[in-house]
Amino acid sequence: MSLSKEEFCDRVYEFARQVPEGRVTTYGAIARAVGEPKSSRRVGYAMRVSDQADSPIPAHRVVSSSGTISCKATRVRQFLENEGVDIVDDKIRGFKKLFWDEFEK
DNA sequence: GTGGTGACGTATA
DNA sequence: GTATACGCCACCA
Repeated sequence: MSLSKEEFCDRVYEFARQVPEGRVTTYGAIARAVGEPKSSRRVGYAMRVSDQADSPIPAHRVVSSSGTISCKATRVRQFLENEGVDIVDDKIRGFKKLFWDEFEK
């Protein structure tokens, strides 16, 4: 591994902040964006600790690769619906359309 | 030091 | 489309 925890979290947060309203991205996409496609789990950890970050992180716009929400305990669904994202059974409808990756920025 | 756990992903059937 | 298996890495008891 080449990135330290600090570097990793910093890049993850930076990427997450770039996600526009009404759009979503995946942990895997972020993991690849930071150069650690195998460390998708660390992305999830970074999102979990995003509450401690200095700047607010729209972690609710980050979901699993299939568009399913894992962290429903934090009212992520409510946030996404408020931004105009259709959620059905904790899954994003038209997720593929709303998907936002590093090449679309 | 070791093992279990988790805001995960990909591969396979 | 779902179910199962395996890998991956950081955190915590």
